[in-house]
Amino acid sequence: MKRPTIADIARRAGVSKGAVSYALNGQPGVSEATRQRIVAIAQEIGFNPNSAARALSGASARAVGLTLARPARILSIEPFFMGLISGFEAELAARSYALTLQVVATPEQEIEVYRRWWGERRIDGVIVTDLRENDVRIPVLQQLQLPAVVIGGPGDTGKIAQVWSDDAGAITETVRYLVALGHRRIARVGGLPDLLHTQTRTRAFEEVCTALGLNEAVTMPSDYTGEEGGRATRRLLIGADRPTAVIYDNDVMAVAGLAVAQEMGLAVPGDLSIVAWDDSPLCSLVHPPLTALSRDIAEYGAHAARELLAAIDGKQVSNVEAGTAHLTPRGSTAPPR
Amino acid sequence: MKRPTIADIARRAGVSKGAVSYALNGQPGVSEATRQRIVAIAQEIGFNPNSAARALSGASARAVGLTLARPARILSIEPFFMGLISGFEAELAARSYALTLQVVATPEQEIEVYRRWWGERRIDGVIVTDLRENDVRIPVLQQLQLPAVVIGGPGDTGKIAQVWSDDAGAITETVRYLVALGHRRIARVGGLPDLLHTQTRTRAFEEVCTALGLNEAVTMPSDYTGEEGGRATRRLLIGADRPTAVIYDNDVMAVAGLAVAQEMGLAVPGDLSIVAWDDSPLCSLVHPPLTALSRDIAEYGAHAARELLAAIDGKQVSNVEAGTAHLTPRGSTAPPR
DNA sequence: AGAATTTACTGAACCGGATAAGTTGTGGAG
DNA sequence: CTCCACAACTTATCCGGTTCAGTAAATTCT
Repeated sequence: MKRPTIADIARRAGVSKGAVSYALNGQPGVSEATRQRIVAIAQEIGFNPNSAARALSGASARAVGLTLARPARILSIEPFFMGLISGFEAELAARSYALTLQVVATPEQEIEVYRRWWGERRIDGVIVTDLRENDVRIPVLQQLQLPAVVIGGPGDTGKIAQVWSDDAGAITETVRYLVALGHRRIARVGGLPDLLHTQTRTRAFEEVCTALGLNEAVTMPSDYTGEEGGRATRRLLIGADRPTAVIYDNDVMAVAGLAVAQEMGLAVPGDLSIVAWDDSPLCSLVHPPLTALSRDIAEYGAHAARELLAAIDGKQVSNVEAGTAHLTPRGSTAPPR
Repeated sequence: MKRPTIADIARRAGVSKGAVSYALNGQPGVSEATRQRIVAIAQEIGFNPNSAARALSGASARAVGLTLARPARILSIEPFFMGLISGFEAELAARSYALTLQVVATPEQEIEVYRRWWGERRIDGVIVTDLRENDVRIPVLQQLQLPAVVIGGPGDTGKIAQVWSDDAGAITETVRYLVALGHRRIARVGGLPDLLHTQTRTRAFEEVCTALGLNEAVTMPSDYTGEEGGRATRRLLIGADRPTAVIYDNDVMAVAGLAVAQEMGLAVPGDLSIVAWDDSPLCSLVHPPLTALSRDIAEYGAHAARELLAAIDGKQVSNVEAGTAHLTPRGSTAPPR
């Protein structure tokens, strides 16, 4: 099926290509009557501007990129990314930007994808997740002058905009809550240790534990998978001084931890309190429902998308804090026996 | 940063633009020596062909589209789509096709997205999920002559290729297994009732129950969410003749069902056996781990991607059956007390 | 009324590749 | 030694938009 072009519209309206372009883009240079006639014809024949032609003549590609840097087996169950994607979409669709996705295995591969996308002019900007210390992606983005927004900080990203949430505050609130319930031995199962926000959380966890006079602040490193989360939980629970409360860096590990506790005959929350970071429907699904650090991930993503679009428009964007998690108590936390 | 074009390469190599194009695309018309020289220069300056220019001059957009037609709150937790995306990606990336994503609310909106994508020449083909009876999207795809592969059949899609799995066989196997364990009252919590594969499952469920002489084959319609799955379970379990086994159309509802059973003081699998359709890590995470109908969703997605790429290349593709689920028994099924 | 400005257009160049058609230079056949 | 075929290019055109430089007519200004 031949797709209509502005030349077709021009012919039917009896004007030149240029006039059609001005009319459809709301540019001055055509009379209101002509504009309406042209718009009507475009509507009638179902015209959509060829994005390639548009991108080629200097305009933007009207697309942004997102890489997913987790193994497939984690991606499929980790609710975070899908939440993020939903949030992006809401913003992007409203301004008719497309979202281009690519699953990558390593940061190096991710850099290659950025280079290619940018070289191909396929995208106008990218959303970068999982900021690390001395992240290798940052200098590349700066060198390419590729508009970007980084999620997962705060960290050192130079001029590149960031959207981050106050993880330190959230974990402090959580520990205080558990201590108020009477817990003295609180452990944590952390996310990937080289991610910057994991480090932020670990540091804040240690600080608040020290401040409250708890003698230890054990963080078991993990990788966000259920299996690892379960293993870490088992290691924590077989010790002599087993903790009475565990904070998990994501919901998947928390659910796995709950299963391990039940399997070991420990009552939740009687023998063990559990707190999950990131509240997904998963947390309310299990029994008992999990106390969680909720934040609106979709809104977080929408916020990042807005910042990115602003950066693409050349506006100077700054670091913004958005969507800090707050504690949602449910059935998995109680005073220790 | 100025991005290099073939004109830059041509200048440095002392040849014409045309020669560069032939050299980089493996076309005849340049000597092997020149070709290597040109390729080396392209490598050195980090050349990537402008996808817009390429798409504009008749070639394909080298991108395919996927719409996600579920509310954000389901998408975030439903492992199916992410698994599918991972599978697509593996195939698409290998042939350097990009994946463009859009979240939509209704089939009508989905059609609009298809029209726009195709009109804009943004994509070369689409992957269509959630086939319905008399699906309104099919005639539009045919009219647009937009290459497509449909997942979620089998159903009537005319010339459009399909990739489907033998759901009827899987559910038959499951019911036979439960009956062999001694169950006589088996219920099911189904997915969205207007999806074709839900109907296939429902029909097959009824048939096998009749064939095995079970007096009823109750299917509670649901919508794949944990809340609805939990509610449906509760309705099933408060009846006088409550079932001793329940089959769920996805893992999220199965986990919710497990929580409801535990909350009502029923032992799983002692008082109630549970089978989940689609085995995600979620099923192994909970306690007891859920018996599930496993299939390799990523491979299913990869298969669909291969078929779509074949369709885009103009090859005649037929309906293929792929990735039929098989029963993976775990701790949630046992003979009834 | 005539000049200056504005309005409403047209025509053409341009973006960066792909590709058909034309132009050399070389070697082999006759 | 000439003619022809073919390899190895170059040149020019096209894809479908955007945008700039013109241009004729209408309007405003003095």
